[in-house]
This record gives sequence, structure tokens and C-alpha cells, in this order.
Amino acid sequence: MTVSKTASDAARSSRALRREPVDPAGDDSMLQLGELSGLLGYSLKRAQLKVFEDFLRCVAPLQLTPAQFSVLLLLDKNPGRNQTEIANTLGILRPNFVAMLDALESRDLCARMRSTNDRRSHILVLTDRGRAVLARAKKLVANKHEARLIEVLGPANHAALLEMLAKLAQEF
Amino acid sequence: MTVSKTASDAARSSRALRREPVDPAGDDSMLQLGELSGLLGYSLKRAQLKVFEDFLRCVAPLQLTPAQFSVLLLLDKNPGRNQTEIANTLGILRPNFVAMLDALESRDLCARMRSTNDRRSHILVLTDRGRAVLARAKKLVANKHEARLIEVLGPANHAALLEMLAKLAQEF
DNA sequence: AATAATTGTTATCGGGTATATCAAATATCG
DNA sequence: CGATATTTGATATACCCGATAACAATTATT
Repeated sequence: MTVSKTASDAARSSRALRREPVDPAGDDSMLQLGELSGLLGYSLKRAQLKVFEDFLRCVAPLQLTPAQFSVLLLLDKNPGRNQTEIANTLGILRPNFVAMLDALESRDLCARMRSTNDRRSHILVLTDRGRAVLARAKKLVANKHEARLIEVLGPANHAALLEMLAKLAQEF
Repeated sequence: MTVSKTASDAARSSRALRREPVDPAGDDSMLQLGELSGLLGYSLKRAQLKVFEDFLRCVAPLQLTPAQFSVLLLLDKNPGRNQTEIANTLGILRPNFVAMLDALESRDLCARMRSTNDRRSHILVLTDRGRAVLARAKKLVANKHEARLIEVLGPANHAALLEMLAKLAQEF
């Protein structure tokens, strides 16, 4: 027979939600990772999932994903740009950016305005509400998310980590 | 009308394939990233994509993804384990691990053996071919992939980066 | 003016991740 | 012992993200 809501099911669910391995005091009696712990890509992926997870927690009151936050940030710093430009600088393909913008626009965080010069393109602008949400998001990210990262790593290490990751993201 | 294969289309395709932003000497005249470059999660994600991309290139002759490589590594270091144990330590949900194993088994890289103790579970073993492929993969990863990472970052930085990422993956 | 290219969009596909559920086998407990 | 609960592998399914092809409207090129 099948039982849906049990203690172990709940444990598995919360574990799966965070996509993290299950060794610490779990039931698998600690398998050997071997060369896996020396693989940079492996730790990179794991760390990225944890950091994104924490970002979502910290900014949960505003219901913003990392990708959405990055769009709002970019719109604020680069007014008067169209969809193609914003999508390109974020590495998002234009077709996939359409639904993203639809979601943000339906929440009145940004708006598409027809350009007078080029009637094909949509000039993207933050709404007043978008600016307000972005301001609150920035504070949450700085005071909760990044603050926790700096606390765990130490300020010097945090800066060094950021520099190395930026180098990898560029020159690699 | 629609034109499918043009010079700019090819440029966009290769760019999209690597999921990377399009500023350097592109056409968007360099948008301002703003606080985005200071967001650890942003650089983390970008770096992770680049590193995985390089991993795929380096190990392309063997047609192994990072996830498949990690499974083979784990099977080698932990013989006699079942699907649940291997999947859990890699943060893979059991339902999703089934198709992954099917693919590896269909290529004769590993095999499921019925356990005599517990006839529910499948003991996972590397085949001879699996061991051979893993050995070749290890060399490619070490001599091409990780070597390039160490070259770009410098040995000391590479070690420091690995340590910090491991700390984030655990304590965060 | 004819052709090519760009912009936003839709449809669609594939990969990764998540949940619910099932049959078979085992464990637990009255 | 026997009834119930749990575990294991598996299937089906759903969602999100990334990718490609194609299209109408508009603009650029020649």
C-alpha cells in the first residue's frame, strides 16, 4: 500500500527541495566522494544552488527570483533599452525573455513602451512600483543575503571569491 | 519573410549555445551591470556555466556529462551500493536517477545486479568498460579541464577557491 | 523598389528537477 | 505468526529553463 504523508516523506521532501546530498546524520553511512570533492565544477554547482536558495529565502517577501532581480537591476541602471539589449547582456535568449517580461509587467514592476524611433522595439522602463520593489530587494539582498555570505566566508575571502568567479566568467 | 541561415544568425546561435552575455565587441554598446557584478550568486552561476561547458568540451571524446562522470566516480569509490544510496549522495532524486542509470547501462558502463540480501535493491557495479572509460575521463579532466582552471587562476587561488566553494556547499 | 536584416513573438523541443503513485520486497510490531 | 508500515526501484507527470525555427511588422541596405 501507499502512504503519502509520513515523517520520512517529509524529510525527503525538504531535502529534495534544497537539492542537497543526504549524508550528514542521514542513513547512507557516508559514502566516499573521492576525486569528486576536488572537482571544481562539482563544488561550484553545489555552492551555486545553495547561494540561490538563500537568495530566494532572503528576498521571499518580494517574490523575486535571482533572474527577475537581475532584470530589475539592469533596467534601473540602463534606462531606454529594448528587450534584445537587456536579454543579451543577461545571457537570456529573446524568446525566453518574453514570458519573463510578461510576468514582471503583469505585476506592474516594469512596462514596455513603443519606441518612436524604431517602431519594432519596446523600450523597457521600471514603473514606480518596480523602483520601490527594487529598492526593498536591494536592502534585503545586501543586509540578509550578502551579509550572510560575508559572515561565513570572511570579508577578505568574499572579495577574493568574487574576483576569481568574475575572472572565470570572463576569461574562461 | 524569414531567413534562417545568415551570418548574424550563426553568431547568435554560437553565443546562445554557450549561454553567455553578448557585450564584448558586440552590438549592445556595453550596458552597465551595476550592482550585478557584486552579486556573488550572479558570478557564481556564470562561472558554473563556463566551467561545465569546458568540462563537456574536454571530455567530449568520451561523451560524458558532469553528472554522469560523478556517478561513475562514485560507483568506483563505493562498490556494492544501491541506487538510492548513490542518488542521495549526489543530490539526485531516485525517480530521476532511473533514466540516468538506464543511459549508462545501455552503454555498458555500469550494471544493476540484484542483491541477494535485499531483493528490492539493485547493487550498482562498474563494468570493465565503465572502469576503462572512467580512467580515460579522469585523465582528460585532470590534464585538460582542471589544468586549464589552475592555469587561469593560479594554483594557490585554485585551491583557495575550491576550499571556499566547499565551505559554501556545506555550511550554507 | 526589391531584398535583407532586426524586433518581438509564438510554438515547440529537450534537459533537469520535483511530486505522486505503484508493485515488490522487507521491516516492524501487536 | 500475521497485519501494517516502510523501503526500493520504477512510471507517469509537471514545471522551469534553455534552445531552435518560424512568423509579422518594421527598418536597413542595395
